[in-house]
Amino acid sequence: MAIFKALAEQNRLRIIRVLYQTSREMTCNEVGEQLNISKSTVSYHFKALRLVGLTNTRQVAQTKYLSLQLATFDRYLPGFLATL
Amino acid sequence: MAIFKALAEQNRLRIIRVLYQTSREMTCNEVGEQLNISKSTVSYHFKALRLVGLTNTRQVAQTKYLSLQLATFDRYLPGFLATL
DNA sequence: TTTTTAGTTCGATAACTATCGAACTAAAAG
DNA sequence: CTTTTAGTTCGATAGTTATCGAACTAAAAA
Repeated sequence: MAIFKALAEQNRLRIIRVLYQTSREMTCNEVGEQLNISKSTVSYHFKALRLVGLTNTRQVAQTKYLSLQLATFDRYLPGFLATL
Repeated sequence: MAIFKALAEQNRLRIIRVLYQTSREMTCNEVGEQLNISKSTVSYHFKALRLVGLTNTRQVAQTKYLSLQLATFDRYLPGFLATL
C-alpha cells in the first residue's frame, strides 16, 4: 500500500511527471521552482518517494540529485510512466 | 491518480482482499460484518471503489452484490491481486 | 572566516478523508 | 398494512496528511 499512498498525491505525481518528462536528475530546488512549492514541502515529498523506492538520490556535496527508480515502476506499475 | 487514491486506504484494501480471497460476490452487510465496519462506512468505500472502476455492482431488489472488476486490475496493476 | 547555497527538521495550521449513528428510501416478508 | 432488510445520505467529528516559514546543519564560495 505504501506505493499507492505515495502516488495518491497531486504534488508527488507532478514531481514524478517532471522527472520523467525531463529525463534527467533534478535537485530539490529545481523541482520547487518549477512546480512552485516551498523547498521544505519538496523535501518532504522527496523523502516519501525515496522511502517507497520510487526514486534514487545521488548526493554531491550538499546537493542531492533525484531520479526515478525505473525498476520499481516496471515491477509494480508496468506502462504507467508512459501514460504521464 | 484516482485508482491510487482508492487503493491507498486500509479498509478499501481489506475489502478488495476479502473479495479476492473468497472469489465471489459479497454484499455490503456481509463485508461490514466480516471486517467489523459500520454499514455506512462500507457503503462509502463501495462507492469509492466503484467510481474508479475497481468493482462491479449487481443489484437484486435492495441487495447489491459487489465483485472485483478484474479487467481494471489487469490493465493497471497486472499481478497485484496475486500478492494479496 | 564570513557568506551563500542546498537541503532537513520542527511546530503550527490548513486541508482532506474516514468514521459513526441517525434519519431516510425502497423492496421483501410477514 | 406493518415490519424487516439492505443500502444511501447527512452532519458531526476524529484522524491523517500536506503546507509553510523559521531555525538549523553542512558544505562550497568569496
